[in-house]
Amino acid sequence: MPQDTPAAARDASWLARNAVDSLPDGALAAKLEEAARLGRPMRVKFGIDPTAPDIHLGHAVVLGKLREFQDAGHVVVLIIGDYTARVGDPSGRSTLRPMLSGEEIDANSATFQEQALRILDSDPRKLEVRRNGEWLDMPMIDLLSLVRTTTVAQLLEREDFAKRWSAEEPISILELLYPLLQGYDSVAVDADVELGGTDQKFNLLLARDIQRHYGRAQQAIMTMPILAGTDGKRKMSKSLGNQIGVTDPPGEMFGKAMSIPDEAMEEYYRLLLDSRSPEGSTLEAGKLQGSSARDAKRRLAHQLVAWLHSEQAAQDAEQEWDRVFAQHELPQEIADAALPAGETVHVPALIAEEFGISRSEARRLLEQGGVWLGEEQLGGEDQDVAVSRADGQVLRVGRRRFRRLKAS
RNA sequence: GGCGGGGUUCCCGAGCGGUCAAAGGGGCGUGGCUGUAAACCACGUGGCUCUGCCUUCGAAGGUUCGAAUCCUUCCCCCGCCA
Repeated sequence: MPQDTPAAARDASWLARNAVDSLPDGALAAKLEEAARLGRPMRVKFGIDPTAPDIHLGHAVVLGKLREFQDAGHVVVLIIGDYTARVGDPSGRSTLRPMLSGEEIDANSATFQEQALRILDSDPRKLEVRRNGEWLDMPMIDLLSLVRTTTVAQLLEREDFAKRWSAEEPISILELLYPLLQGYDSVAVDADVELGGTDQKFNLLLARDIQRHYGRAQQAIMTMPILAGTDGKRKMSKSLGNQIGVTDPPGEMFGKAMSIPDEAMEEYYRLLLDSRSPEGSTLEAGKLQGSSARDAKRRLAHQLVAWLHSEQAAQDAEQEWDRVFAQHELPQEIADAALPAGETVHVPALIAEEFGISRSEARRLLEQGGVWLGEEQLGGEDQDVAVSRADGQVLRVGRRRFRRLKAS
């Protein structure tokens, strides 16, 4: 191993902050030192699965870290797993992921790239986008030489495989193959470093073995923590409905950020804002109470919007949020809803129409006092309301759905 | 190939001939409290022209006055043995 220069060691420890693992010890510093010595940037690999195109803040943790590498002058190699997606990854649970068509994958990949570029630097000297179909669509003979790099016992070391093995649950060959294919990606793109979530640790490490078998330099690996969703408990994921998307509109992003539990704030600050917020890492969990906690969360929400949209958008979103949720005033902009012709409006029908819920659900909301007309709370008996009474009023359903009613 | 277990409403999961739109929990929603936090309380959570009607318990048939519950065939999942 080459001698670390102090500068490389310092850079390595800066880049590795917040990471769960940076392995092997000293490898990142050595890579940095080597890159500096050869006068070339490091190639930092990150693979994504184009089955679910929407990027949320959970992805943003790793993407933000990749951005730090870019800002330090290195190249991010973004690998779109188009080939692996086409096969269908059964990883983890019993449900097979659906196989996607070429068109879906293309569409998802495009969406993903566009969203990732909100965080990554798109400068072609700092970003390389590749598809693993470029090299994984290989002849059987090549696949066989890939699979001979690894034994079943090695694969069974992975925690989830080990668990399922001892519980006598099924493990498909395809699943076993995935780490190998992913590892081969590292060979194909000559990765110096690979990043991923902590759930990727095994795969990232296995890629090192595969690189060695192919006579390549072995990558350093770094794993980032998994961000909790807006419920503060389970990991952020679209299927759990607890995600904040990086392309969510400012108002929505602000609101969702305000709804996270206090305990999750510290983590959000640290993992998402730490390199761009002066107070980020100084926020101490558990120290905040009452209004100071609320204010800290406001700053969190503000900074997230400022990061992913703009400072102006953040100011607007905060102001609007204040209006509606702190001062309980009406939003600045309310969409119009045309009242049907006639003497009376059937309120459940109107709500169902405007907000895309069923009439039954609208009726329940009405009965439970979730519907207001102007200042007046409607009840179960107010199914039909005179048009003259509704015209010009603001209809509010629940806390956040508004329409200004206009007679037609 | 043989043997066995299983597919229930968003999820888990009870039901095993009528009293079942289907227990219980989770999640979610609404109201209260409040900081769109937590905790807590209440109510709700298939649809509709709503004291009733319609559709739902993997699919299709059948038995029955009546089926999520019984029978037949099919599809799918899981385990064991080979």
